[in-house]
Amino acid sequence: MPVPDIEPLRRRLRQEGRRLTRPREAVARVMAEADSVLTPEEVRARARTTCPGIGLVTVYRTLDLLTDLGCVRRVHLEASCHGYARCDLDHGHHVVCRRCQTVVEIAGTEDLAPLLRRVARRTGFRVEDHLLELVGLCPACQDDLPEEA
Amino acid sequence: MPVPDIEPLRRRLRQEGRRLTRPREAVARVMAEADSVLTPEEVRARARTTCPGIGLVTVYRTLDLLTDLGCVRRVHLEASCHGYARCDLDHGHHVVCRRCQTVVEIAGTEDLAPLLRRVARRTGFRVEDHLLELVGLCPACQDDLPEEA
DNA sequence: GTGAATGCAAACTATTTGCAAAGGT
DNA sequence: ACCTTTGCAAATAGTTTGCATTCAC
Repeated sequence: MPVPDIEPLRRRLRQEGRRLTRPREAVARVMAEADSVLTPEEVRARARTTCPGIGLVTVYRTLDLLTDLGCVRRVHLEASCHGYARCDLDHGHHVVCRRCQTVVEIAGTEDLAPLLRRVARRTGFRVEDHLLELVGLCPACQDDLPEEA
Repeated sequence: MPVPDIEPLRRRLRQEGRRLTRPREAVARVMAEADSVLTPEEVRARARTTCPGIGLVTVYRTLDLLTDLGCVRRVHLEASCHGYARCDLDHGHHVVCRRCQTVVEIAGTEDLAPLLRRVARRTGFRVEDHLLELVGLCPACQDDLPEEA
């Protein structure tokens, strides 16, 4: 659990005349320390240890803000699309544990480039963006379930 | 726009003691003929030409049913996760036009296999499933917007 | 005729908006 | 002091559930 350095965030906000407030710092820390996918409600629960009165609306707004700044990304899964995860890489994707929600980011753009080109050629589409999420079992959860499908 | 053959659907339902009703047939036709991603509300609007009184709840239930049967899939995009598209292939993915929602299905599992293996090796995850959606501009929309980003 | 499926209304969950009050700079 | 941001309440959007009625078989 790395101790997040919030100074870069403060600077980026200041550049745009925006502010680093207590609630924002709380959410930023929660996300920076999160090693799993969190829903807005879960983010709020964790943020309350640092900023007791934080409201859910502020969590939503701050997650949007952090998403714009590129340090957080919404995780889309078949089961639910309500999770957010930290993202450190530029074009990274996520592998999510279906059991404990642990998330690991993986670099990925180069791997997909040939596929994207092939699709563009075959369909005539100009492929501009993609969404890739991987789901499975993290090492710890594999050990916990020696049997099971 | 292919004329869908609903007999296979009727047979599959009958095998399980289930029924091919007017609303189900209407939704199945709409989806089979759809060349774009449709929200449940849009599906209902189209289905009403065949089945005027169809309710939104039935559309939801039927989309779930068709998803189970593997002929429809939910499409997840950054912008919205509320769309459904026909799917003909077994492990196909979708390319969606960000402007007109036109959707084309692409075969894809083999392309991803090496990437999935690499992720499994690097992260220790047992990778069980994945979600891949491509977004871009379809040929028609490229022509309509000779300029624009 | 029987039981599966429908459609409405209502419940529920997730998210957004309006606005007065609070707080960073 | 100024102006952004907050938090509440209420509005909105998407989806699910309960239940009497309808309809495919």
